[in-house]
Amino acid sequence: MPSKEVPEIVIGRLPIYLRALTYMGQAGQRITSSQELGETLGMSSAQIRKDLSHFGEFGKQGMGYEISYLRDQLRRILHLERTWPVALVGYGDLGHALANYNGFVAESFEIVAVFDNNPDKIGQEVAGKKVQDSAKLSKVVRERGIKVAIVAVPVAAAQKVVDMLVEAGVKAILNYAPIHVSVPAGIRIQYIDPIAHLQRMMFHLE
Amino acid sequence: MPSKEVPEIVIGRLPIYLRALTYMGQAGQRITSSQELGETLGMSSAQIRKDLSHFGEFGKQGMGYEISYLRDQLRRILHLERTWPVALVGYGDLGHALANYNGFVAESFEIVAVFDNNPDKIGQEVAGKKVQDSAKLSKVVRERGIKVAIVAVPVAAAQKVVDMLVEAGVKAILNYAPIHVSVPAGIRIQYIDPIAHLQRMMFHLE
DNA sequence: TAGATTGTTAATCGATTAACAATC
DNA sequence: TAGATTGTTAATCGATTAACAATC
Repeated sequence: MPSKEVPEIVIGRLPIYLRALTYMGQAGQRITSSQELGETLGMSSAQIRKDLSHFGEFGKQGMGYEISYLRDQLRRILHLERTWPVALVGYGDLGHALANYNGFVAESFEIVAVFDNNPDKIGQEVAGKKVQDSAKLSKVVRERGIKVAIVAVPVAAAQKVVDMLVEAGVKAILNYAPIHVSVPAGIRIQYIDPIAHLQRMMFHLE
Repeated sequence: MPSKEVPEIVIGRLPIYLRALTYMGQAGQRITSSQELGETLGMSSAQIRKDLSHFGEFGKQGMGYEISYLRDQLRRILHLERTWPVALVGYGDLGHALANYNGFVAESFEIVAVFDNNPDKIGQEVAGKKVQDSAKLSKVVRERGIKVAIVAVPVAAAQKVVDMLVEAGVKAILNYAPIHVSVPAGIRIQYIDPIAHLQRMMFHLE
């Protein structure tokens, strides 16, 4: 039965389950089980059943889960039945790669605005969008009601950009700048930190 | 005092501490405390002291930590006193951005070889390196003794590429392909999954 | 029905926090 | 010395796992 307080760590695994179900569905499969999902994802079946139990009962004893149904439910739970417009701030190499990435839409996101403060970059076109002056960030984000942003600016600019985004109404930020930024309560932030991932693995190497 | 079994979650935080110390040092600061570090990083001072205590005693009561000393110790613990040569597999937009990123060296990594299987890309030059045919991956990785790799290929190719890398002697893999790949015991793998990070935040949005 | 797998409970395991003696 | 902060212990908190009754 659904409970009030779902642990963040559980919510963080739902997109992983969703993706595995999508792949299975694309392969023409109709039914799966917690055991099969666990093997596919390298985790225990008990954990998958426990995680799902926070949100409802989606399977049938003896049968497992209907893939399309469970997938629909996870998309509903995660609010992925709509497409979220996203602002991208920072048009360096990384920003360029993100702006060109055409896999966002299938995952419920679409970069609708790109910002940079470098005059050489402002006005450049990427994937049908013109890079805009960061000075217009607040106005554009507010007018379009954008709630989600990706930050791909240098460390020195990250906190200021995040402050501007929050001020303009953004509620969820994906931050690629390798620094901790402060956000008010109620604003979500996630970090992408490949260097930290590489470095932690070196602990185990000679 | 150092213990034998350091939790993975603790090891994962060391690069975060290291980076904060680097920034403090660059700003000319000489001493810090667990409290200041905690405020900088949005975590408790107790956790920082507890984490560090797995590896030794690095501070002085009443004084705190000497930044350059603690930084050196963390670099030693994480095996970051050397530069690790890295193989990059996949030269799409993301691979291009990674190959051009010039921040790796300061963090103890250097991309020394880039691979792709697309004839149009093979031979292109990037940051002083030629993109090589993936068919040469095993040979090059083995000959150069490369132990670290970054995988930025499509989902359909990821498991095969990882298998090749492991076979060629790679021990640590940073995987950008949005799929779980299996590796033998003793091989480290970390995932970079921006979509999953975005999606999990949408749970909290309307 | 017989077999299989869920949803859930209770036990186990592990991580974080609070508190403080030690000590610089 | 007096004040400050570490390193560590014990308590608390939270997550994972194992087991199984329920049931498709």
